[in-house]
Amino acid sequence: MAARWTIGRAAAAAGCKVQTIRYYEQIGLLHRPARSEGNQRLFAHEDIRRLAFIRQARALGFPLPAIRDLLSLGDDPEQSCEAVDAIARTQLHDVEQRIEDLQALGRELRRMVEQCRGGRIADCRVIEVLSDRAPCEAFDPAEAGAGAP
Amino acid sequence: MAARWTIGRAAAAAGCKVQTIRYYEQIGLLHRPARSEGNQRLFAHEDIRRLAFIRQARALGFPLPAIRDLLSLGDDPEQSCEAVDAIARTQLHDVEQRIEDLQALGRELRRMVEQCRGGRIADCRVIEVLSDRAPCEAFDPAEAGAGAP
DNA sequence: CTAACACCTACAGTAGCTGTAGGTTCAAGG
DNA sequence: CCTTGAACCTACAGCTACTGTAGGTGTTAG
Repeated sequence: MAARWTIGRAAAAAGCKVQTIRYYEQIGLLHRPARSEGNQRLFAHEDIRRLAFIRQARALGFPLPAIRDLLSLGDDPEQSCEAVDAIARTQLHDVEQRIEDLQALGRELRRMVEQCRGGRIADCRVIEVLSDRAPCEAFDPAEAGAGAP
Repeated sequence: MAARWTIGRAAAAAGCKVQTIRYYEQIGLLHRPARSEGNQRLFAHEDIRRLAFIRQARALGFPLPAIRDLLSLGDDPEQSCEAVDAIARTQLHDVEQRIEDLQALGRELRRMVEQCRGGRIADCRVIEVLSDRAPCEAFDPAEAGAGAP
């Protein structure tokens, strides 16, 4: 007991890079661990658990500020978990929004790609779609920004 | 004809910030435009069309290096559009992959959120899931990285 | 002619790491 | 005991694609 982990072992266990751990420490997500006589970090179980929590949350896409909040909420086990729930729901909502955006994007791309008949670039639908709606034919620089609301 | 656009009007037409245009010029996506006597940029229709192309491609999620390639391919209209098609398919594939990843993530998050019964944090499923699989109970720092393959 | 606004350059900051340079510490083998 | 090589240390630059800021100049409407 009171086993101590070097940063390399901690990184291996958490599935991240050594630098990532130092980064988390630097931004205050991880507490400063004890040091050996030779100034090397020695992590306790508690630190490793905290690191694992962060990595798990990152794997679920939580941004670091949200993780910071989750950690400090987790430090107070008697509190209501309402705030925790709110953070998780926000994250879920965010992910769902991103999925929708990407799906719309994917539909556009698929439509574009499927129209390619493999000819010359001059006839390429992909280039055509991307060149579409060039605004310089739509309105004149002289009047732009002036008249229309 | 030979109308010239100031950077502000160009940005308004392309739906981006003035700085974004200067950035595209800086990294060589846009050619250096003509300048007024007072050293202000004056964009020609061709520049505006190029900018619109870039913005359209960005809206479809193409990364800037891919857009760079598309632009140089577009400059050679007699070439086969195979390379263009490949870039677009890569982008589509990328988007589909990201959707899948996010969907897996969303399922995890939904499962987690739905299990919340709204009690104390000590019993919170969200915190529990995130705290799961703490690796310090799974293996000992003393033997980690040494023995197992 | 002047006030307001658009423009100029140059640089710092965003998220979340990752890589590098240049140096120290540690564990194992001879 | 000494050496070798891996792992560690700090400090800082770089990645994407912009965005914001400071401090100064040009343009234009009234």
